[in-house]
Amino acid sequence: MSENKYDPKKIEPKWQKYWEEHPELYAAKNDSDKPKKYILDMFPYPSGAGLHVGHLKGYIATDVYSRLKILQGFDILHPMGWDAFGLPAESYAIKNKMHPRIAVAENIKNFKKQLDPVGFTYDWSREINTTDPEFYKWTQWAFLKMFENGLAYEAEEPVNWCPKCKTVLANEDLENGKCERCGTQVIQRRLRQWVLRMTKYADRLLYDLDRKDLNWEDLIKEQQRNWIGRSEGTQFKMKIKDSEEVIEVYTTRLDTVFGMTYAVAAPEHEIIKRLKDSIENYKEVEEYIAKSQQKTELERTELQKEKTGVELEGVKIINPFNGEEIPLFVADYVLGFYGTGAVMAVPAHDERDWEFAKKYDLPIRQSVAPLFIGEGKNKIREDKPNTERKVVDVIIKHWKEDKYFCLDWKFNDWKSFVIGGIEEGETLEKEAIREAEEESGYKNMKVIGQVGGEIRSRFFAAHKDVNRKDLSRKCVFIELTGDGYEEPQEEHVKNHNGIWVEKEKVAEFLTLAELKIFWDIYRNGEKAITDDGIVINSDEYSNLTSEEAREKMSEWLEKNKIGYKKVNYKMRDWVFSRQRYWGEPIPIIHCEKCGTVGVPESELPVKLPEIDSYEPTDTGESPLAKITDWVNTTCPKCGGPGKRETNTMPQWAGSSWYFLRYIDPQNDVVLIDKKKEKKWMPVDLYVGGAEHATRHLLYARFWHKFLFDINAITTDEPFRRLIHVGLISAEDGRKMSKRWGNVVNPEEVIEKFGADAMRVYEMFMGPFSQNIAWSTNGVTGTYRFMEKLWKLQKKINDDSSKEKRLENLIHKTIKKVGEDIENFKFNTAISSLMILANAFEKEKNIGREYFETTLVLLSPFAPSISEELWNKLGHKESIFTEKWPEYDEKLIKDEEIELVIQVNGKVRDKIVVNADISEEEANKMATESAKIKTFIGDREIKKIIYIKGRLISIVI
RNA sequence: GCCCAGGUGGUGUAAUCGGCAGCCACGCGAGACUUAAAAUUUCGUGACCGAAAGGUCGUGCGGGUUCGAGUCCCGCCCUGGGCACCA
Repeated sequence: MSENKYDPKKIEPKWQKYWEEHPELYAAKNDSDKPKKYILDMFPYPSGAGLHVGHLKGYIATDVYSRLKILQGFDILHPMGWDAFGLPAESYAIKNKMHPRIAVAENIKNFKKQLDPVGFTYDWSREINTTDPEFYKWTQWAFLKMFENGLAYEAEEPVNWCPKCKTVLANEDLENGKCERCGTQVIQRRLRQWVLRMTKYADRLLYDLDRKDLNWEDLIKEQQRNWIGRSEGTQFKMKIKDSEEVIEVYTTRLDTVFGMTYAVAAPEHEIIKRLKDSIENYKEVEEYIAKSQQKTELERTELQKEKTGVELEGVKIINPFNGEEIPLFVADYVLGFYGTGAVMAVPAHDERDWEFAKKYDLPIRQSVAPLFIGEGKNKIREDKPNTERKVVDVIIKHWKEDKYFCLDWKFNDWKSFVIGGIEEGETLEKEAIREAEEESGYKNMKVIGQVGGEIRSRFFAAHKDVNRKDLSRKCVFIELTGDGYEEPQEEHVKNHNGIWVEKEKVAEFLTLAELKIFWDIYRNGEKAITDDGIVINSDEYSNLTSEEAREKMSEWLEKNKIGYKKVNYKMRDWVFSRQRYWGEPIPIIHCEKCGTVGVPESELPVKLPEIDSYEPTDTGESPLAKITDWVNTTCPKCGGPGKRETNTMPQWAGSSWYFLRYIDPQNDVVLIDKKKEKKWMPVDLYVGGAEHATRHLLYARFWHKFLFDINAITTDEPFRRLIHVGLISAEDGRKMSKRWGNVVNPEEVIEKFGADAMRVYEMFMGPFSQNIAWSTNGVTGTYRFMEKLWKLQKKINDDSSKEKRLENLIHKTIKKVGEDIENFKFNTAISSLMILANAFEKEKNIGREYFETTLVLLSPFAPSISEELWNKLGHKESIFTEKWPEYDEKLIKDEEIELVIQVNGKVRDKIVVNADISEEEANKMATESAKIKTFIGDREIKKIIYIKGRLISIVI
């Protein structure tokens, strides 16, 4: 065997050419009975900037996985394509004064040039491009089907308009109210739009996330759940005094309805106009509305400063539960598009209402008391009687120092303020003073005021041998005005000791959570209580839990036909039209006689017309509108004149279903042949960036479920397993960007270190899903690893006998690499291969068989060097025709193990023993160790803990 | 503010079930080779004390459970990501 230097530049192009000429190694086979794996990358948008090393990380991972699956005997589908419609392509084309189609073609060519030298297994015979009419024909077809099924509709509503991109944007396209692409503040414009009724699928999109066969990271699932934002609540009507009008509100906290002290309507709420005649300050109200509509999204949300609003004077709302008359406000902290656009305001239990009520000095009324349930010794006991009781907790401040009088209880672990029972007919203040004097012995007390509202406690009171269910407690703050003192009577102090505690130590001292709350209110002021608890001050609903009260109250509303339970979502329907040229034309014809008519299927695709100027307009009209030849057509229904829809689809249309087309890319009869779909779907592994968690992945699931519903496909969830790729930042820690001049291009890395070293480095740099900075030194390390492997070939010796140690290590490595790739723990897989190589390096001779196994284990990560060395060992066939090795469980087990001996939890000695040593034997050896003996001395051994195969812990 | 993820040497990181913290690399230091440098190679490399043997401390901070905690529980601090007036 020749011993030339490792030269990736020589071997890598050679093997890439070989793979290109032997597509049978990796190309997807439709007719085979082998098990399949559909391994998918999020396809790129071919930008003019090209790829940097960060873009490749996900592609390398799927390639490693695909190569493993090939070796394990699977048929794989691992395709690649281009998501080429949309704003960036169009902007790039405008800037470079070329047609977007040409720009896209050039960029794709460049991308392929960058991808080729990395050595991927892509099946290019299935390449797709979303801007290809043969592809977007089926995007349009799906839209038509949605239109026919009432899922695509026209709406004229205020929508997000980006003044710079000159188009409408979906909610999903915003970042803090700004256009995610150009950072421009969007404005609200009322425009006719096509919208997809995605909310109809909200529940399915939510609940199918919990399906057991959906192996997605929790991170992504959680983001989708939050985005969908399902909430269960109640919608009910309230009468308006001296009027026929009613106002309808939505709430998830009906249990707090007795705490409602006013109501609020959003500025755009129609009731305001309807009540015009009864509103005494209508002019003021109108001005407020006008002002709030001028506010940009920035002022409304980002600054989120003070709440503002105006009372509708002369209007009174009637709370149906207690007949109370309350004022109505218009305020822009209530959103017009969510729920009913109006809310009941309960300042005591809602932070926003609290803030508003404080500002406008509106009453705040508590109707739910937080509930604290005792644990441990304080836990309710079934065998003891339940008693109710009212108490006052008294915060007593020292007359001179900044100290507070507290109690340390003898019966249990309580540390508290003075706590006293309230007798019927007594006032809170009087009781507070009486109890405080009796239990502390101090005189000269002055009540400053009540602290907070009511709290409930449920616990077992050991000193009285009864359950408190529930105890109602309030808190009073008292200051001593002098040092007058008289020894308290025994009966009042027998259960506890009184202590003066410094102000800063009080929070730490208290053991009862409810008293910590009072203390927090005393120090930091009162806030809204937003947790569930026990309903109070609410007539017949008092003393129910929040949950029970919500149930009973909505029953009552339903019985009286003024309300019902309702589910709402944060997610809104998908605004689906863009006023730009470079997108799929929406296949609709507008006819004066027949209205909105779908283009017949036989006329699909509706091709984008060739035009000279595709620059966007300010008017909200698509540039297509100017192409009268194209716009004017005949109505397919009546044959009369019709006009084509000139809006185009958003960038996310094609990517919502592209993965289906790879399976059947040439089919011109149906979107996908179901037989082929059954063979390949669902996608077994989908890898891409987390930035698509709520947009692409939600759209794709929605689109897929729709295609399933119309029986176009047989699966209703597209992606079985989803893994997100962590970003690679530049060496300086910043994002890789032309602007910072810190972009690392794959060409440069390959030129210097070769593709194998780059691939191995990207997989080795850290946990796959974690964001990590690029390190050129790191690539040096993996390059040295390649060199090390290359040099090892000198040591291959056909005659060398099987080394026991190596055999054990090889089998451990087989197990580890296979399992780690399966779990996307590439970094530790490579680490174990390095350990193996280091072990080989110490050997004089390496058995040929061992080395061959190692090459197969390495080949998914570093395919070129593996093929080359494999070939040099005399193999005529590609290494990827090999079988992935199997490990032998018996050979993994060590014969001898090292047992750790601990004394009182500290490692004191280690012994090497036979792996199947018995507990008695091990313990004996441990206690007889000379070292251990010196640590034990003449102390008594209390306990010996033996953990098989690991350690012996001696307690003395 | 809410939700999620994370915090381990100089750096990237590793550590089934609670069981020897720091695997594998990078970097750094010293030596070998060399006229010299690079490359290569050998050894060392968490901190502190010690000549060494060895010992003490150590996984963001403070408590707790346990024979034993990076890992579990409670309370905080910090970083990254997502959502953000959704009633």
